[in-house]
Amino acid sequence: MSDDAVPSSGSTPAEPDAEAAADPAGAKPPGWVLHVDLDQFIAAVELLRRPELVGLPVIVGGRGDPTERAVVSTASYEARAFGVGSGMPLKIAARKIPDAVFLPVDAPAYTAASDEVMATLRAQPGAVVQVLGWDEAFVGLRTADPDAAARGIQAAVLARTGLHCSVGIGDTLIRAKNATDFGKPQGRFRLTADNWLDVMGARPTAALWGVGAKVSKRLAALGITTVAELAAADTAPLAAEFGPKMGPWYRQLGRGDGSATVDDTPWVARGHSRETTFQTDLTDRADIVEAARALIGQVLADVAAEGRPVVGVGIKVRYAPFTTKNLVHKIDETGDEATVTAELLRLVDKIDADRAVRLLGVRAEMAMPADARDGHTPTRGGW
DNA sequence: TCTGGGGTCCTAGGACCC
DNA sequence: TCTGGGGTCCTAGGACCC
Repeated sequence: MSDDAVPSSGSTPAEPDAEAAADPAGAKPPGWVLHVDLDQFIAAVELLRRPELVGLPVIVGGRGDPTERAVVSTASYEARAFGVGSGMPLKIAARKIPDAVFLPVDAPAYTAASDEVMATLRAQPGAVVQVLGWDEAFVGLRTADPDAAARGIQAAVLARTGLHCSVGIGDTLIRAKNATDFGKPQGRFRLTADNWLDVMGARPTAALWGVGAKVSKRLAALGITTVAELAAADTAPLAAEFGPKMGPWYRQLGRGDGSATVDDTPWVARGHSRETTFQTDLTDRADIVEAARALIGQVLADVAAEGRPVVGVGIKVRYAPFTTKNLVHKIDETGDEATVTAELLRLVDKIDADRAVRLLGVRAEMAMPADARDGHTPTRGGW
């Protein structure tokens, strides 16, 4: 495998910037990747419609009740100053800031705000936009002055939506993504091959997008603790530890190398799922079956809206206190609600009868459209 | 101290086929 | 009686992201 290979799942847009490579130097402005990331997005949307809360510690999560089992979606900067952040249980957040303002998650409001932001980005001249989530996107541009382009984007987003964003500028997708953190809030930062190791080299591997606690620990066992060490590592031991794709991919992450092509192919969901955490753990079989039936009903409604057949069903169960299992299986005769439900109930039968269930998730996988199957569907790891 | 909900992708290992 | 390689498909589980 070559040095700049990336995981290629068949749908991975991993091409280098071939157009730029073929272009004689100076004939066109160089291509840049901008990573646009909204600042405290969910909290910011809430503050726009509740200006009286500006300046207060605001915590959005769950149903807004800090006595329930739920976690923080986003905390305002005032709340972050007290050590409250995304993923923290609301109960812990309430202990840290007893008089914080707790608000429920309002997904439709964030989707509407996000749509406005993405429309603003697409309206930028020459911009190719790849949406990564509610609050972030890559923007591909050809320009001699990427910083000016980034300022223009920040001003346009603020003018149209009232929301502030930070922009990472890079010569690859990976470098642009990593640059954003250094620009927060409301700023810009540029990472290229020239300054990548100066800026990132001494940081821990977990600072990289795609390297979490587990992988960074396994890397440390190989003697690799910093980004610079990962960039200089041999691929053989990495492949032996993480497999033929992920091993070399981690080294490439350490180098910041890879694709510079922003891909605006529309997103095609692989499936839909619903899950629920029970406020009180479930032990009764009938309760579990009933919960599964309710969840699959919601999932099938989501799937029906897309008009694509179900080709797989899955179930996720979290036992108290905290072990999670995933069960999946394929469905041959793609089909009706009765078939899917019957297959689901077969999986429910595999749930341990003698363990309390804290979370139940149900998933339906959908057939991919022919034009997205082997070709060009953006993937999360596609860079 | 208590751990959401919605996603994607990768790997290992077994079953099965030629 | 012992057991090749190559391949695909499926399940179970792990890891990570926003």
